Amino acid sequence: MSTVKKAMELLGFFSVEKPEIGLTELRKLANRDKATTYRHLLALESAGLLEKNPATKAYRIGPAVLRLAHLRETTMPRRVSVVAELRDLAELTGETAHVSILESVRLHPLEDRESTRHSTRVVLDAPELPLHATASGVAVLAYGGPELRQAALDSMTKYTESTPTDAETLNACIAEARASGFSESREGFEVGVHGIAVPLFDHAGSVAGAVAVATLAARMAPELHATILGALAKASRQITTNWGGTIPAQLENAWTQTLANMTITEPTA
Amino acid sequence: MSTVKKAMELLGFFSVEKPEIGLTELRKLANRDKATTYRHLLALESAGLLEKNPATKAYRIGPAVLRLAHLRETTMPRRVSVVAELRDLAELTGETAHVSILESVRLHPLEDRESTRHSTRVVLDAPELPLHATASGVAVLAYGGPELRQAALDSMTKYTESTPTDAETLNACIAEARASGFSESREGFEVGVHGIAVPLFDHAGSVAGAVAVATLAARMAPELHATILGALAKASRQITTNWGGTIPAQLENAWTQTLANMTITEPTA
DNA sequence: CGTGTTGGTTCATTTATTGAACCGTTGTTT
DNA sequence: AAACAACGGTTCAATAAATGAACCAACACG
Repeated sequence: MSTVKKAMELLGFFSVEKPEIGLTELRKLANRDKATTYRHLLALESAGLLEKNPATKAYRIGPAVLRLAHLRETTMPRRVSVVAELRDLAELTGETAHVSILESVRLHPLEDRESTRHSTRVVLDAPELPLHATASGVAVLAYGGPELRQAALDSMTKYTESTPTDAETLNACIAEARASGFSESREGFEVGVHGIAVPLFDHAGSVAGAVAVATLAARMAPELHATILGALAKASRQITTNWGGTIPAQLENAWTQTLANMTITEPTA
Repeated sequence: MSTVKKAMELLGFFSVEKPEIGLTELRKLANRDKATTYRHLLALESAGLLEKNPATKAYRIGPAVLRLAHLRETTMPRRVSVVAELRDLAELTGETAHVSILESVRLHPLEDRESTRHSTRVVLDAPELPLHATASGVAVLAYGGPELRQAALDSMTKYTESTPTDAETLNACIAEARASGFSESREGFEVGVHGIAVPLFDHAGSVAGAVAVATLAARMAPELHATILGALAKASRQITTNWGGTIPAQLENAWTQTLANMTITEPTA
């Protein structure tokens, strides 16, 4: 492995829980020689990526990252860092894919991509996605705070016969989304449209939006369903890292479980 | 120079004006071999500090910096990244030093440090620093936008006999601050208090506040004045980098000029 | 006052880095 | 369409830089 890579691996050991790390501890974490680690630290410090707390002699993230992050934000806003993944998603599934973004307690469409594979496909035009009635909404509810859930309960418009309109059914949807890692809206927002969604996370570790695939309910079959789930998990991982976030371990586990179950039960079914 | 340093120097070439740089251009900028540069880029990319635009094959700042910046922000808020410099400043000058922070068009005290050298010293207790009447205020005005200047003009309370209360005198103060790099308030806010200030900048390159030294007007002498100016420039550089910003070249030039003039004229005076 | 732990340093050995020359692709010129 | 230039990327022998065992100094604790 290149020296540079080794040095930069050190950055990965810093976290909110462990914002300051001393030489010896870092050396152990990285499983490297002390002198080596020390020189890497000096290099990182000289670049401003790390800085040394003069009091404790421990190292912490340096000021240079603020400049770089600002640069990234102004140069690569969320919208543009999503189009490539959305294209792949639409390609892979052959259906309409879209990303929505959470602003306080409202979920707004950010970008979408209609697949060209079918002549009849879902077209999106809502300026806001209701939290209780859409797959994307339930996805963010499953990983959002109580204020989000309250907001959902406060405006449970009945769009179709299948829209959840009481707290109980909504909670069941959320629970299912938590357990499986995927949320589904079976014609809950628009008749004939079946949506599947997964949440997205930002650098602060909180839900920042959702990525979803919308298909015609009539077209939904086990095989397509499986394809979509796999592609969604992949897209969410990608977009989340683009946004500087990480997928919670719990969600990652849920995904691998449901995906594993599927590949087993499907052929026999 | 260590390989790691060389690799991380590459990050410095990215800016808002040049957010994407190709291999050949970067190689020229860094004045290094192409293969070397390429390997460094691969390493940086693998760490997520850079990413490659698949379309143009050029490199840009990667998503990893978002996580690191978030970590830095939550772990090292502005207030704590200022106390060490403030201590040095108070020590060096023997006077009261303070940092104020600009929030939209209001300047609020962030942290201060009273030197213990004198029994009589300036004590700060204002919840807000008027832009037109304080050295810190003029410092941010000199480098802020027009909306800041408008806000200053809108509330020109007369605190003392020396408070600038018309646009003309205020503009003269601002012009002088721009020219010299330092702003001074000779008893403009409180009688008997002489303040000297310099601006601070954030990661976005805009004025984020000011650092100032307040002394008793009676105590101000050429020698103390010189000490303060030198110490202030140093403190501003330090705090600004702590905040992920950089001192504008124009200001840096103004500083070196006034400081040079001083050391020449002073002994003869 | 010894003992353990920390950050930091040294220097012979080893190993990764380097760069001139190379390849393949793309887009432009004639 | 042939020739050309500019680009990203790759190779490999020569070399310069990374490595790590052992070391030092400072601090903390009983």
